[in-house]
Amino acid sequence: MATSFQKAVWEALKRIPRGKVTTYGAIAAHLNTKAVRAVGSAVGQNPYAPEVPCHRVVNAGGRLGNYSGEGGKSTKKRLLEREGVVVKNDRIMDFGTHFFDYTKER
DNA sequence: TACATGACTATCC
DNA sequence: GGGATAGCCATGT
Repeated sequence: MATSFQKAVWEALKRIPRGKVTTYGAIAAHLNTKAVRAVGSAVGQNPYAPEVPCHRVVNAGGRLGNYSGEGGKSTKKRLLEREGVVVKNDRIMDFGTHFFDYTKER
């Protein structure tokens, strides 16, 4: 079932524009919490696969981290590159450029 | 209510 | 640089 926390996480994900990525830590900070692990769980359980761009979420340092989808990280990597994000060796190139900062957004 | 688990992060060796 | 350990909060059993 969708808890209030999970909804908040998914809402945060939907704010990520195409071609941008964010981190679990950034989302946690945006939700005023440090539960980055809970955030990861929420993202992984999102029932709105195409609606919620879960593939735009990476872990600290711009590494892809995990991905519960077809092909796993491979698919995630391909989706990101298709949006203009360069991924190399499971890592985001020019992470700072593609990073979506919630504190700077609006 | 209590315990175990997890799409994580930071620190230590 | 890579592996192990601890801390963290929400969720599920």
